Amino acid sequence: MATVLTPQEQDFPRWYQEVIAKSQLAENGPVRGTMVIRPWGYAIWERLEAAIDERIKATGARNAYFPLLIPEAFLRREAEHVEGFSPELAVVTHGGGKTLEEPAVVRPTSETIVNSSFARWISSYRDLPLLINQWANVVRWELRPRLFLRTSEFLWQEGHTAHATREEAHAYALRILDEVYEDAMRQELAIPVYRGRKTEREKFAGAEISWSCEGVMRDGKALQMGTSHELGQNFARAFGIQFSDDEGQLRHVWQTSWGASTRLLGAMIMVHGDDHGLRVPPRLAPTQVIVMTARAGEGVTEAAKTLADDLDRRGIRVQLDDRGELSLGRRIVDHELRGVPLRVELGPRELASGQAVVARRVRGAKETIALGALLERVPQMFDEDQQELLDQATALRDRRTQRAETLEQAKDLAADGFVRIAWPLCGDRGEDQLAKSGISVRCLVRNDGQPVYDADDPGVEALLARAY
RNA sequence: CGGGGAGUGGCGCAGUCUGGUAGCGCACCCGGCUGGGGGCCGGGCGGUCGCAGGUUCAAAUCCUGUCUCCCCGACCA
Repeated sequence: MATVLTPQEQDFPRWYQEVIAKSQLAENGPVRGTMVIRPWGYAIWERLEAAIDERIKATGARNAYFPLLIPEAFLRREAEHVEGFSPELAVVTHGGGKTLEEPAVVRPTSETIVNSSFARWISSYRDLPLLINQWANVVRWELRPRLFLRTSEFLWQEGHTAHATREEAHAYALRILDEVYEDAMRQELAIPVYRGRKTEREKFAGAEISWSCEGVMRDGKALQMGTSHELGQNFARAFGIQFSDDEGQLRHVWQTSWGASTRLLGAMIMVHGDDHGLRVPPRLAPTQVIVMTARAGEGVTEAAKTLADDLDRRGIRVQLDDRGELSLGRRIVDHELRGVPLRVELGPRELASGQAVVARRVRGAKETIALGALLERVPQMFDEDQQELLDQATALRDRRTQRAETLEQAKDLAADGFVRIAWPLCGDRGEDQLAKSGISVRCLVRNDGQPVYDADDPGVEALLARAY
């Protein structure tokens, strides 16, 4: 078969756009930088969203919803925060046919509006910890948008919490990073990530410490896939969030905030996509099995229906494709492009032999399986292929991660992917220098796997890469 | 804002240098054949060539102005 899509590295952005368009995941919106997520893309997101939501709730957090519009003055209360976001704010100046007395900004993130509520909700140590999450869209006027990866409006979950102590806030921020983000990315998206600490230069505007999960894309570039911030008492002071502790002392709360977005779908495309389009991990696939008829008649359609029903009864997400008006080749390509994990082909030959051809999208291979064994075999194949995707992505990450002994060497190696280098060999000055070549410090890690508390500690390494 | 490039049917493009009936592929519609990996044949719908002005018998093409979009960088989940 002719190759339709070639993820050659120089063509990677183009390939990426094409996969999204051809698999009907999403398209550009009418306002520059906005995005329409089409049903197939959204169905994948819904499953990922549910997986993340479940993990968030397991930490004790509850969902709530806050306003889209924020008084401009709220943003100004935290100096570093407003400085970080000002350039990318969308501002509403008119309402009800009149000029507004005070402009409202469309939320770029909700720390300020959430904390204005927190200030009223919290008065005692008995109100803590307060763990809130919201699923919402936010707007940041991006200069260089790209579908899923960086759009001016995006859909995400943002968590906001308040704690009695710095230690508790710290532990919670890391818990989110590990038990929610890293776990969902590994188990559901089948993408292994580096977890680490952001440098001062890269951290969230308004945070004391930012932690992140960094993914390695097929072309070696980095994608920040989730972040968790320790806000210290910055917002607590700005919004007057105080509580009486168990000794009657009035104290400011310690806070965290954390988020992950539909950008994760971009990661799925850029990590798992291949020559033939998308490969969706079985756990996330809206349709896990497509049952296809080859040549109608002779009881083929009936047999295909029966098989689809049997799979459905086993809780497998299955669809029947018995469209007679399209050629078989066309139909196959459709499902391949969309990344449906398994394709069962059923025709007169199969019926006669009591076997079915099963094509596995992840492996790009076909197998012949006895019809009687199919119901048992399909769930096993899901597990195998989910694991296979993770294995491939892990191999990709490791292959794309090199070690450098000097900053010069690091600069060269970063053309191909991630580079580990001892932090003292880089440092703030090295970071500034690398930035001129389009290379950034994605995060700081320790060679013993522990979180980085002090960048100057021995054994701290920087992970460098070009980033999306 | 700096550096490149492009505006021509729904989408992707050729035609511009050298002015002379606006074309091709895909998609769509009709008819027929055909399903085991983007199938074939025939017919058809659809475009004031980004906009404004100029030169000319004649402008997609030449000249002037203008607008928009895209790519590389800066900003960034």
